[in-house]
Amino acid sequence: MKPEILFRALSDATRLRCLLLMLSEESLCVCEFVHALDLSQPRVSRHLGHLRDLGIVQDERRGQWVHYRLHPDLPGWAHEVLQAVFQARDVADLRQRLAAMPNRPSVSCD
Amino acid sequence: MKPEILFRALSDATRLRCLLLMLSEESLCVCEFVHALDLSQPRVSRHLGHLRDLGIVQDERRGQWVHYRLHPDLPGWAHEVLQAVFQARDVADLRQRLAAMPNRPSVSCD
DNA sequence: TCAATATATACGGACATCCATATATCCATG
DNA sequence: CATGGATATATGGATGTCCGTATATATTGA
Repeated sequence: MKPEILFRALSDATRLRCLLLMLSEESLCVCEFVHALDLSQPRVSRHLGHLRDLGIVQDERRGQWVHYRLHPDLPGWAHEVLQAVFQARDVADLRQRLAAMPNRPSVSCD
Repeated sequence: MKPEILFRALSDATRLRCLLLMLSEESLCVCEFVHALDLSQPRVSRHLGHLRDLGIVQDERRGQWVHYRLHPDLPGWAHEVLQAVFQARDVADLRQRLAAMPNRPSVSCD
């Protein structure tokens, strides 16, 4: 994973918010991202797929749902980068909208 | 400084190498970047100007030369991001080419 | 003031990125 | 196997990014 590649991935607000949410919530399915970020489903799916293709996140199908999480093999420096921005950027609003989502698939699955 | 903005700046190899060099060498003039990175002068100048416009670096004219350094007001999380990537990316080659530059302006100025 | 050096900017083309919309695929369940 | 919900992909247009080349500006010193 070259640094430029990670940074380009983080340079888009949609992808950055997805990653911060994964940092905060471990694993989420697409419809939860859609709800928390308040964006269209194709837009979220495209960005998550992009992050998967780059090896930054990992996807896992659970029946109807596809869950995304940070890739377990992410190098240490990449984790440090994410942790650093996690301090700078408030994610309370994302977590709040996520918590307010009715019938969250992750809740029953976990 | 929004995180997306910093990350977009870091997503270009030319700018990233400039910043890593500044992290390593404190302050350098444009011709030293040109020599160390082995790139054209307009290309280096354009990218340094870009970093200046974003508030990531600071420039200072010293006679004929313009020196660039990391901006002293750079927020802590941005420093942490730079430090994290500093570990991941080898800068020995950059420092080596810089040291091999004949008649370095910075050396006599400092 | 003129020449030389250092740096910045302008221009145009090639290419990448992002989006909304529409549609396709996958899976559970009746 | 038909339906509906969840997810993925395709398409086309608007915009952004990056580059090389050429040229402009600034500074120094003769």
